[in-house]
Amino acid sequence: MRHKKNKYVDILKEVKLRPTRQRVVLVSNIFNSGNRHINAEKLHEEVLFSGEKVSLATVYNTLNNLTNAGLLRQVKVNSNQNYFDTNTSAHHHFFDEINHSLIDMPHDKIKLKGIPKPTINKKISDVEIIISIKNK
Amino acid sequence: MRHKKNKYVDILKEVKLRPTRQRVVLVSNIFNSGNRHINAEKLHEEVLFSGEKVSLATVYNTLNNLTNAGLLRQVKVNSNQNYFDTNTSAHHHFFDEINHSLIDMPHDKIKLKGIPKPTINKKISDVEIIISIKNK
DNA sequence: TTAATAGTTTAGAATAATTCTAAACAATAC
DNA sequence: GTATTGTTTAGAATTATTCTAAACTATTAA
Repeated sequence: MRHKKNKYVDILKEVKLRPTRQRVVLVSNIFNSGNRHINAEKLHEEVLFSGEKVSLATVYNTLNNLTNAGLLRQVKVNSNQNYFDTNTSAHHHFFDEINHSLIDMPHDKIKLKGIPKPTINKKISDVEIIISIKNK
Repeated sequence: MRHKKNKYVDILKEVKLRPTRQRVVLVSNIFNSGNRHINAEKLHEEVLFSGEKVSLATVYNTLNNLTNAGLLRQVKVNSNQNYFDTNTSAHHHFFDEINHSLIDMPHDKIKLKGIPKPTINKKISDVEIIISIKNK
């Protein structure tokens, strides 16, 4: 039988995660529509809606797996839910406080100068600029 | 009987919160030792330790009251607990990912340029720069 | 001062996001 | 194919936080 090439299987293999049915379903859902900011609950709904059966625990596991593998990035905002961003390159966010949505901010336009050095035994692991917006 | 002047009672009155025993205890705890970053659980422990009886729900209520009144500011970092900052003036933070502590960053040294304008019907409500640090 | 009222506190229940557990299951290596 | 090892799952557990409604307390008006 002919093998169908699956881009998402390859993505998982690359980061040494077994391409199980559930992961392939989730990864294809996450990555097949450009850059997204998504949370576990929403992703779970989407996948169920598309007819696939995956438990919420697996959604959480997979989002964490993908984050650890560097395929996703967590964005912490003033919301009780965690957001995951498919765009892992350096950039910042607008956070819309009204409808709880994240919007990418072009990174190259923003100049951040004068960040003090952390103490000798520490190093910077992440720089986040989050600009919250609300209705006028 | 002579009235003892109480700075913390005045603070509460100023923002139109009734100076109840619990609030006075909490406010004095929060504000009597320079700038602090604190969370509900920790504050509750401190107060109990000092011999005062206040419920955790009241700690939460009071922290929220004070935040709404503009005496505290919430700082959202990549931690599951919420932090409240007694320094409400414009400034940013180092977030130590190892011991989950916040360190103020002097605001005047940092230059942030090129923030894009939000869409026409939105306005910026907050700008947060959070620099996460971890051990080398 | 006191009585009425309006706001506050509290314990405990409720909620919500997330993680844990351990048994069933599935992918991979041999 | 079979053994091994990793993964999924339902449901329980955990954690932070908010809610509820009854008891209580500060303030107001008399």
